[in-house]
Amino acid sequence: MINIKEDEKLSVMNHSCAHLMAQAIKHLYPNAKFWVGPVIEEGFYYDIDLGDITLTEEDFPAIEKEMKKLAKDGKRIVRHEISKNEALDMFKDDPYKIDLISRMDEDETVISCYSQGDFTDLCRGPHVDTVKELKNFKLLKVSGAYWKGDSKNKMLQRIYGVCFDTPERLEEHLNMLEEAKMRDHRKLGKELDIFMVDDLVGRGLPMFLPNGYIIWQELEDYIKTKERKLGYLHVMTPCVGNVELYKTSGHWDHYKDNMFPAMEVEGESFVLRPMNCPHHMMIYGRDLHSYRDLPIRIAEIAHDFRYEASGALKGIERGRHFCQNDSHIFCTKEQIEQEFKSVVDLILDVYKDFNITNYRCVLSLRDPKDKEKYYPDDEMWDKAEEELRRVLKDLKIDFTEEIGEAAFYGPKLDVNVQPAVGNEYTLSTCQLDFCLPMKFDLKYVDSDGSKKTPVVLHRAILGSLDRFMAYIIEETKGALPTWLAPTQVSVIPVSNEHHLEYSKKIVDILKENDIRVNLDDRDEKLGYRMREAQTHKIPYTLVIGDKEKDSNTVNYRKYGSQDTISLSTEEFVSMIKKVIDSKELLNK
RNA sequence: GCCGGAAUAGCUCAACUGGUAGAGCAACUGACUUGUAAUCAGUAGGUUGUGGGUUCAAGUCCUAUUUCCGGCACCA
Repeated sequence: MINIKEDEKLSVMNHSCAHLMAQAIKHLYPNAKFWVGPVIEEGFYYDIDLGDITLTEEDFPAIEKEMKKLAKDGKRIVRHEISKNEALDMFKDDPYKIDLISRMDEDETVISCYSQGDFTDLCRGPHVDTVKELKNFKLLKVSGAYWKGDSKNKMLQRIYGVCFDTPERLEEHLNMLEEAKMRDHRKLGKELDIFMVDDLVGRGLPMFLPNGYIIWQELEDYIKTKERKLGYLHVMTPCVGNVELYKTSGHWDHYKDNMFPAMEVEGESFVLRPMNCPHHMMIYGRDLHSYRDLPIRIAEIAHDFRYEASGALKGIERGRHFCQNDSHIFCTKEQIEQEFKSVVDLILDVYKDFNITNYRCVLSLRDPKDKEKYYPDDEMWDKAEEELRRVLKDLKIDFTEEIGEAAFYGPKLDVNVQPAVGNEYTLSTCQLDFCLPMKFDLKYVDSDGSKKTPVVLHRAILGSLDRFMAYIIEETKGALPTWLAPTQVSVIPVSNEHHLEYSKKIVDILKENDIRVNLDDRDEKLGYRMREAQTHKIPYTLVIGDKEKDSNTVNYRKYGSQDTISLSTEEFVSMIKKVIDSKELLNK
C-alpha cells in the first residue's frame, strides 16, 4: 500500500485536494467552518463543522461534482503572507481559525494563506500551482472526530479522500483497498473456521474453534520453547483477583473504568484481572532473593479481561478477553541493559521467524506536564527514560520518541505494526518499571548484605496471542505457514472404490509423524475436492490414484501452485517435516 | 463511549417509489464412480436482529433497543 504522506508529489497534491474539497463544501454548505485538513498515509481528510447538517456518503457525488467543476475552472493557487493581526481580522468570524492563529508561536509573526478563486485558507503549504492538476480524486468515507482529538470537545465531521496523479493509479489504489478488505482477519476467521463470536456469549468475547485453537497452541508452544531456552520460568495464576491487589499496584486508580466491575462476595471484592503484573510481583515476593538469583524471569500465557470501549472491539485483534504472552523480569539496575537487550533480541528473532519486516519502534515516554497519569517521581522517570534511550542507541535500533505514551509506572519500547486493515497497533512491548517493585515492597539481598529493591522489565513478545494471530492471518491472507496451518495435508483418493485403502495407509503414516492430515473421501469429484483444499488454503494436497498406489508414492500439490510433484511416501514425510521445522512461509 | 452507516435462510446476496420474501453455495436424499478450483436431479430451510407504532397492507415508513461495520476517543 502506497504511503502518500511520504511521496512528496502526491503529498502536495493531496493537501491541495483537501483545500479543493473544502472550497466545494463551502459552496454547497455556506455555513461550513473548517478546522484542519492534513495529508495522511491514506490520502487526506478535513475536519469540518457543519452545524446541524450531517453529511453521509450519499452527499459525496454532489461534493465531488463541485470539486470537478472547480478543478476545471483551473484557478491558480496563490500564496500570500499576512501579519498575525491581519489574519485575526481576516478570519474574525471563524472561531476555529482564530484558535489556530492564537496558538501559533510568538515568534511566528508572518502567517501564510493560500487562495484559489473565492476560497482562502490558512495554510503553511506547499500546494500545486493550479487546481487544474487535481483530476483523479475520490472521497472515501465520513466520520466523526473530536475537535483537537479530545473526547471532551465537540465532535466535528471528518471527510476522508485520496488524490492521484493519474486515473490508473487512483483505480489501482481503490482496488487495493478492496483487496485489503478480503484479508481482514474477521472475514478470514469466519471463512477458515478460526473463531466465532455470538451475542449470547457476549460482545468482544471471541471463541476459538478447533482450527483456531490449533494455531493458538502452536504459537503457545513456539514462544514458550524460546522462553524456556532463555531461562524464563512459566507460572499459572488465577483470572480473578482481590481488588486490593490492584489497589496496591495502582492499576485500580488508573484503569478501573476499563475493568469489569468488582464482584462483591462475602464482604470481599474481586475483579476479573486485566493484567498479571501484581500476580507475578507476589510470586517474586514469596521468597527473599539473593542478588545471585537475579535476574528472575517469571512468564505466563495469561488470560486477561478488559472492559474495552464498545467502539474499540475488533475480532480477535482487540476483544474483552485475550491471552498475553507476558513476562516480568526482576533484576538489578546493573542488569537492565543486558536484559533489555535480550528482550529486543528475542523480538527480532521472532519477527524473523514470521518474516515481520514492516514494524516501527517507538520509545514511549511520559508527558512530564501530566501529573495525573504518571507515577510522581521525576528522578526515576528521567533515569528510566535515559536508560532505555541509551540501550536502543547502543543496539542501533531505529526508533522515534513519543511523549505521553508511557505506562503509568514507566517508559517503554513499543514495536508497532501496520496491519493490512485498519490502524497501526502495538505487537510487542518492553517496559521499564521502578515503581511496582516499590509498591509491593519487593527486595533482594545485595552482596554487601543490604536489602535493595529490584527493577522490573514487563515484556510481551507476541503481545497477545489473539492479536498476533489476527496479524499473521492478515499478513498471510489466511495461507498460514505449514507449521501453523490447522490442516497441513489433505489426502484425496481419486476413487473411493480403488484408492481408499492405500489413502488411509498414507494418512496413518502422516498421523504417526504428527502431521495434521485430513482424508477427503467425500463422494465428490476430484476437481471439487481439490477446489475445497485450495479455498481452505491447505498447504499440501495429495492426490492418490492408481499411479501412486502401484508405485508406492504420493502426488502432491502445494497451495498456490499448479505444479504436481510425485515423491515416495518417505520422501514426502521427510520433506514436509523439514518444512514444518523450518517454519517456512507459504507462497501466497 | 461519540459521530455515521448497516442488519433478509448456516454462508454470500436479491426483492423498483409500501402490495403474499427469492437465488447461488452449504445441508439432507438419490443417481453418477470420478486424475488436480464447482456432476446432475430432488428435499428441506425464514415471526426479514428484537420490542413498539403508522397503514387496508411493512423486509421497505416512524420509534426504541441490540449487534456488526467505518472512523474518533481509549489501549496497563
